[in-house]
Amino acid sequence: MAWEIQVKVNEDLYLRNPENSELGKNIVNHGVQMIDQMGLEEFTFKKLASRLKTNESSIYRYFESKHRLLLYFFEWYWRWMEYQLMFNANNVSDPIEKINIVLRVLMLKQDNMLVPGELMDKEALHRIVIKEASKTYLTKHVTEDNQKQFFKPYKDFNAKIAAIIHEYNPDYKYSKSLSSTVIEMVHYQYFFMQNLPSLTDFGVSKDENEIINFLKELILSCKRN
Amino acid sequence: MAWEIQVKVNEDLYLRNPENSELGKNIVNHGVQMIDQMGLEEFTFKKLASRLKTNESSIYRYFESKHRLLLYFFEWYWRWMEYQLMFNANNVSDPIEKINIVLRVLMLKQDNMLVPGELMDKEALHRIVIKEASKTYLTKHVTEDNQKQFFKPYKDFNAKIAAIIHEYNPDYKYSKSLSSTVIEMVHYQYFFMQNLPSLTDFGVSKDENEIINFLKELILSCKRN
DNA sequence: ACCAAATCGAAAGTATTACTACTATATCAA
DNA sequence: TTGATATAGTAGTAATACTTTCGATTTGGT
Repeated sequence: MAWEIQVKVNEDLYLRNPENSELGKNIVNHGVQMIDQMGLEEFTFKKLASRLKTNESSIYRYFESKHRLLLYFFEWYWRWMEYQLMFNANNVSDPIEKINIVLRVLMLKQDNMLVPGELMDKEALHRIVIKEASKTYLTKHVTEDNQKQFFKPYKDFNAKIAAIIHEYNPDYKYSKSLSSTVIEMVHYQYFFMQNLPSLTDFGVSKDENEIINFLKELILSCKRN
Repeated sequence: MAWEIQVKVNEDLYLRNPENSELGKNIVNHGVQMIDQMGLEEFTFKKLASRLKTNESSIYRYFESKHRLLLYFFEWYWRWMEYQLMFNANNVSDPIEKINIVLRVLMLKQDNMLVPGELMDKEALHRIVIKEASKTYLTKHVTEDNQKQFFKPYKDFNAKIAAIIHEYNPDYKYSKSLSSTVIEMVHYQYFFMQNLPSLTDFGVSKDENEIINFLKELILSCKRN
């Protein structure tokens, strides 16, 4: 490829930019894989270091804490989502069609999403966001992290969806809340489907696209009720 | 009072029933207060012990881990919620009125909710559930905990709401998913409102009842769209 | 009133986590 | 050759999440 998408992440999240060195790239790559495989609580820098055949302290030179590494992934994910949305919704003017695109993007159902040989494993990242993302903000120090703008990509993406909802129905009063509801529910319904199935109407064997339909109806019905 | 509501919690959650002793009651009481004040991650059995002027090991005789204590609160909360719903919806037959009641109960807006002198501080518990509940199931061992029935009260409550939605519109295909969406969103919108306000249409100063209205519309609009 | 069992408190110990600090080496470009 | 940058290694700290042991006290039944 002659071009590449560069996802820009808040510089305050890292001590040294992981994009600029082999070790850094490995930390990010294998970090995603390991958190996906073993879950956030089991994952430690020590284990990551031993997998990379290096030392704990080397990793701390890139990220000052596990939490910051998670925030890095979280930022990266939403910036990348924003790009996907922008790219796929380009030249589309019909709000309903835009809503379709939003949902497909959120469910990782876009064709061009998996570029072979690319740095970040998007499917693993998606699973991490589903399972671990809320832990980035359900903390004592949300306000602090928010002031440092760590949630900006997430909020920006939210604002984009809210704008599309507003476009679809300018009279609707709760476009921001509906937007955050839909975004969170893409993840929650997916998680419930796999782990607490009695909380959903979707089965793993059934088509996941049913989730899209459920959420689509939720959005579309904000008009005339 | 000549009567009292007894909330029954899964016996596998504790080693010794905390209801049966002073120390046990104190663990539960002060546990709620402390988690509410300092957040789950800061909270430790050591700190709780020192507050109760006792020893860490004494607490471990009641709950084998912090996680189990959290699950205890979580179970207790949803069993109590179920009771509140049953009590308040008694003799009500109109599904729309039932939906109103569900939302008021979920938002802790029932009059009879705060009984002075009662063991459990419901407002603190409510805040804990908003902020920490998802941590009970967003773990490596969800499946295991689920098999041990630790999420049963939560799932039962969900099923009740789903049944009411079904009653309101028997043709709707996603009553379970809509139910879990609404329950989670009561908490999320509340949390966002207080901590990441750009993700909602509600301000702290404004009436929280707007959340009820948003969710009510969400449910009611599942008919005819 | 007495004995056994239940309960509690205190102390100490373990493995692991989430770091920090300090030092040493390898690479490469001016 | 110098020096900046990247990486590596060792050691150490404070705290967490427990477990174990042991002795003292309380309690409940006969």
